[in-house]
Amino acid sequence: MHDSFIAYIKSYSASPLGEADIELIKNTFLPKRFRRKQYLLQAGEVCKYSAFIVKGAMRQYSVDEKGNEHVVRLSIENWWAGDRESFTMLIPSIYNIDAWEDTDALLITYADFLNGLNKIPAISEMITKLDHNHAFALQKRINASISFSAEKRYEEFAKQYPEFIKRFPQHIIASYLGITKETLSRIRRQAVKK
Amino acid sequence: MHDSFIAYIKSYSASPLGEADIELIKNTFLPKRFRRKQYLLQAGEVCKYSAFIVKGAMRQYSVDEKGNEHVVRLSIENWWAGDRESFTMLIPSIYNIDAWEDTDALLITYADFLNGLNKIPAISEMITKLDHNHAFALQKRINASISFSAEKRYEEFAKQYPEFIKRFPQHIIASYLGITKETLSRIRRQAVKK
DNA sequence: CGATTCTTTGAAAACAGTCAATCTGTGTGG
DNA sequence: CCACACAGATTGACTGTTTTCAAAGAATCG
Repeated sequence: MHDSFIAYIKSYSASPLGEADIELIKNTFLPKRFRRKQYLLQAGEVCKYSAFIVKGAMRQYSVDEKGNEHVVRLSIENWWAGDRESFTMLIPSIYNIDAWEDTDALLITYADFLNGLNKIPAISEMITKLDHNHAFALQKRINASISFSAEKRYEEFAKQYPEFIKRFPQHIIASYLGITKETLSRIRRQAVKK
Repeated sequence: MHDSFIAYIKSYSASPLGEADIELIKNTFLPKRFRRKQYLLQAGEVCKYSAFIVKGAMRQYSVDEKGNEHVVRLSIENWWAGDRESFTMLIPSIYNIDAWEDTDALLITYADFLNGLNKIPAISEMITKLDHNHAFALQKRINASISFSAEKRYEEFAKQYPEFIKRFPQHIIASYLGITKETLSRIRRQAVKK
């Protein structure tokens, strides 16, 4: 279960990972299996764990006054799940995170991250890169949301994340893009015509 | 010119700042004055500098095929300006950044940041906090863009950033919110009625 | 003052959301 | 193996919102 995570760390870091480091990593990250629909986080709770997904798929979403769900993030193998603000500031989250598929994950608390893991050079190097990539991706999504049409947002998303299109149903993708499932259905019909 | 920046660093850090550190900071950050409309970055260029704004206001925007500008970020005193992806990866940017008001800024290159400044504990501590705050803010903005109405997005923005409302004209705010200036004008008229 | 920028307004067109119905595929239990 | 339930996808008719385009009215600045 930890092996794919060790490989993942190495892919993000030039620093060596010693045996002791690997032991520490294995002892600190808690393996947990989630069944479909099981929560990693429920709105109102503090996000105690950040989860590295070894296998499966999760979604993070908020729920508005009308009860509509709005998907803010999707994660599959070799991605992370967790509400970063709640996780690092220890404040209640407004988001829910649940398993869309049965999921194997590795969990870590912020305290464990700060106290032990962040002192491993390969880990802090990885985190720096992940933070950069995360910021880049969020910036791009914001730019897309204010400057692209719904149709173009879908096209770009499908091109950049084809695996997500396969793994999540259309109404989830629509929500992620900020449109209704009906609108996405019609956009796709138009696209087929061309 | 550097004094307000030193105070800013201290406000983000518990680590002490020695005389030598302050000297290094003063020698590394390049003070530069921008006239209104002057570019910090033009699309197609690499974003060579990240700018700490001592006084003034800047905006970051992309331009679409039709020539419409889409504002992705606004910055005033004690905020930063720069395209992070271009700055750290040294790749050409798709954004323009220009001074909306005459602006005094302190500029730094990514190489100078990595080589010297990041080794000052107060600086790296500050950067970590800024990165967190930046990620939180981007996440909130994405959630707002997919789950709030245009009216609510404007209200939240006005409540959270009243200074921005004062300093930037409505068509800039509208673009930032992802709506047209006409729509924002009508939203405001509705709001006055209530 | 004159020029420029910013804001507002109106009318029409384009776009997206809502609601309700139907269709499809999948999987479960009898 | 069939019947049924369930989740997902599609469609149509309607409603509501936002954009577009054009014009005119304020405000600001040199």
